Amino acid sequence: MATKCSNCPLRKKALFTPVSKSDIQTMQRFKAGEMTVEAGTTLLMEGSNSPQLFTALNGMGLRYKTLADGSRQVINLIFPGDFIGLQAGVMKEMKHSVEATTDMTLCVFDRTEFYRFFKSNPELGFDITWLAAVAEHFLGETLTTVGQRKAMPALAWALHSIFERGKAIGLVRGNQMRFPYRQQDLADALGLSLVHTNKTLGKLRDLNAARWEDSKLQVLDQDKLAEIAMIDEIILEPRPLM
Amino acid sequence: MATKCSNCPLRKKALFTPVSKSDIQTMQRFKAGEMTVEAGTTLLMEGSNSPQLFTALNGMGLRYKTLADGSRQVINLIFPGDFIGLQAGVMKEMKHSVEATTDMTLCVFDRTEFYRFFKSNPELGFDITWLAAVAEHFLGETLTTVGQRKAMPALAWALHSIFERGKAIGLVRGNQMRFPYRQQDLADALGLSLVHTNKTLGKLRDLNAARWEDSKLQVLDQDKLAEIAMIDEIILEPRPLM
DNA sequence: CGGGAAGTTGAAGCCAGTCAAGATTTGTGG
DNA sequence: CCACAAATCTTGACTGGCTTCAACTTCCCG
Repeated sequence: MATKCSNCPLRKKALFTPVSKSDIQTMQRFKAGEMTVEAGTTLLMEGSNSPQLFTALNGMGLRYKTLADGSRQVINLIFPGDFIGLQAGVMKEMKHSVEATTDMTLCVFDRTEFYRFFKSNPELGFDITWLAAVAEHFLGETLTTVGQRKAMPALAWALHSIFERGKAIGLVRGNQMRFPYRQQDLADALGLSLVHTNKTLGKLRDLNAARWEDSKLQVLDQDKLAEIAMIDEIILEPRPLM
Repeated sequence: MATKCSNCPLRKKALFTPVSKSDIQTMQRFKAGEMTVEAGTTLLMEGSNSPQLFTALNGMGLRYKTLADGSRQVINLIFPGDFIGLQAGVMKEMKHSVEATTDMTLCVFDRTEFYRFFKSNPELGFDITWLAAVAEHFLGETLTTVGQRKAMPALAWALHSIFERGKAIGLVRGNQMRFPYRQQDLADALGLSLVHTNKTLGKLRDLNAARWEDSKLQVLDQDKLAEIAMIDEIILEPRPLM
């Protein structure tokens, strides 16, 4: 049976801003239902016009775009709490695809309700803008990594950010978290080849900075990662959860 | 003397969605003033906490981030009609810098009014979300280019997009538009070295696809550009103008 | 007319891509 | 529960696109 927004387990996490009870009720009304999908399912497809918006409750996925020659750019990884499909809510069609990497459960919202929801709940509308701004910010970070960092710093940056994100939503236990992607996924996210990604991950392992094996990411020395990645400081500011 | 929103010359351009008269009046009230800056001015600085939001009325600029080792990633170019500073409006501080490449004039909005404006004008709030989603979309495109396309297609993609954008806001006359950036700017936007950018631009020139000289971009064969860039189709959907 | 910024061009070297093959894991049907 | 196939991960060797270095040109502004 579907989770009530008021019982949403995500809301307790450090990453998210507190919300009033009445706002939660409003969201609850906007929520059309819950959906469970198997690993490998394509949630949204480039060029399609989905009638639905989602929030990831559980599981992980990824957003990507494909070029004519078959190459794939992973735009970002999707973690619990991520809002999916804003583009479809506002534009004519999706410009990228979204795929479930693991089994996932998602909150489902009705796209046709979106505008009305927005108009009748300006505060929550503001939160959605906030989310969009945060997404834009992260894309800028990623772009900077792909454009300027070499393989080693790029991977260090990626693992560092992922781990930080994992901490913020309570996925980290001790010094490790579940991280069920393929090396190819990370390679496609950073614009690197699979082979080079593999070898560079090996170097990070040899440096005792981080090891990623068997779908588990273990960060042994996060400061070292930050140093390799040329990260000055990361502040994951709290943000709204829809 | 400051332009009235009702006379805003940008609004007539194909790129922007029509807005009701009452909405224009609302925007006019939100508008705190107009600002003119010289080429080279830094409008917003990474880490700062600007009290203002802008819309570019005239002139061009760029958004960028710098890394510890001095390398710079140009996040995107700023053209007339672009809304600047949403991050500051919603987050604690700017995560990138914004610089005027040419002399610019900008509409200025008061950041402290932002939330109130949003709440009392949900329709316009929706438009801002729309803008954020569009920005996110373009960043995804850029990321895909930087991550997956090689130098030749990447530059073809960039020139194609820029020209398309120029057409949409009426900057193109005949087959050319003013394009007053340095090669270094484009290099930093695409994650390429200046030297390689220069040589690749030369190739595009030899192919009679596009030439960029003396701050003027001339597109001789846009289809050829699209082909080199592996672009299937570009649709610049109309979007709101704040 | 001198100096700095931007653009151009050639040459050398390296980071990362590509190719290829084997090891390991995972999944599946008999 | 084994056997085979498919996917993923590893590793080595070769190649090449791009970076870096360096010098020279052109343009502009004081």
